[in-house]
Amino acid sequence: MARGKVQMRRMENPVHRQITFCKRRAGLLKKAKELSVLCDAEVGVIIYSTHGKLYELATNNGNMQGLIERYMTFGEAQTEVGDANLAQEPKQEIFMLKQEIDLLQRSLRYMCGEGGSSDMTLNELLALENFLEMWMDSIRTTKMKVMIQEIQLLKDKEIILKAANELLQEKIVEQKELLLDTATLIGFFKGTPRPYMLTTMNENVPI
Amino acid sequence: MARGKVQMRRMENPVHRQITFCKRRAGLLKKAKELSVLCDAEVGVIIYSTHGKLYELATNNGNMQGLIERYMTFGEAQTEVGDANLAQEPKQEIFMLKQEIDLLQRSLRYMCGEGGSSDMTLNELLALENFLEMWMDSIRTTKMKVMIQEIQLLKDKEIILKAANELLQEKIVEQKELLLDTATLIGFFKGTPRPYMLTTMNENVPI
DNA sequence: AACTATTTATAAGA
DNA sequence: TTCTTATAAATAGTT
Repeated sequence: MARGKVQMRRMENPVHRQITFCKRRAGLLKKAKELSVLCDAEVGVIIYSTHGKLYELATNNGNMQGLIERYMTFGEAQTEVGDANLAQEPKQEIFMLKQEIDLLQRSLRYMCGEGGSSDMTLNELLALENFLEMWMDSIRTTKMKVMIQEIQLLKDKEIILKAANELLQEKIVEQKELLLDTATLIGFFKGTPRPYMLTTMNENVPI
Repeated sequence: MARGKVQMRRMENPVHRQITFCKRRAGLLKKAKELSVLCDAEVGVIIYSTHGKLYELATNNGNMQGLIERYMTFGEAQTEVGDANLAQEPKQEIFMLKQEIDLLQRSLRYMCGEGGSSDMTLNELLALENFLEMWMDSIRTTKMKVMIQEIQLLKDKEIILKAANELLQEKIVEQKELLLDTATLIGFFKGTPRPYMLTTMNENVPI
């Protein structure tokens, strides 16, 4: 952009490349901030140099976490620019699972002592907190479902038992009448009815 | 950047703002791509417009997922830009509690009307969110207790109903025997036992 | 890191 | 939106 055009391909001279990286990185981050301020947008930029050094900008509060979360949650992509956009939904779950596993391993290491204090970065700790929350949520949801199921099961059981009770009572009444008839019949021959059951018949009916 | 400087603050005119957003968004994404190509860097840009529309660029293969994964795994390294980083030490609990109390007082005042909108700072709001979460926890606990109680109640009911059923069945057996005795007795005189009930007796016993 | 000659980005206007 | 254009910004090559 000055003193000579530049070809849009990887700069071969490593010194020039490094210098340009520094300059343009600063420029990009500046532009990102400006876009955010001027247009009231939320912008996140992540840059990894060739050698893996990270440079970042998140315009909300410097918390990239929130932005990433938003991105992951509401993947409602317009994707105006950018290269190929691979299928995102199925990959997301795999990614999440991998991340959880990694996080768990790190957390385990962290809790089992070993590295003493700050073995995990702030971001990792935030992610851990987030993960634990989601985990708790899922456990709670599952627990809730199980409990609701159990309650329904017990309610059903209650209904069945009540119905059974009614049936049994009907039978008792039936038998009672039959007994009464028979006793009366006997009465004709023996004059010895045994009606004592009739008075205790309804005492143990369920509530 | 032309035909007049622009102040580095949110543009008030919504039309201008929208136009500038389009232009600068394109510019930013272009710059990001250039940085990536020229300097062999990996760059990811996420932009949310005021109205929540997402625009993104990921220079590896358009897969933001991988970049985010890398970011989450090998967290912050340089963090050239970005605002405040809150203290995270597991410090004085007393201080936390005091702050919480103050927060609650402010929240209460806030909810009871009085002041208009931004009576609370962002940090206070974040802390409030945190507190609300704890609150939700206690609500969940209470809910859980209630559900456990209900389950216990239903279980008790079940036991009672089962006991009642047993009692009723015993009575039926009793009656059955009585009936049998009586029928046999009649049989002595009439030769007409009616044992059909004996076979259907146990069909409707509860589970 | 500083300095410029140029290129690039873009604000305002059409 | 898109194009045009005057001008502000960014930056490649140099010091």
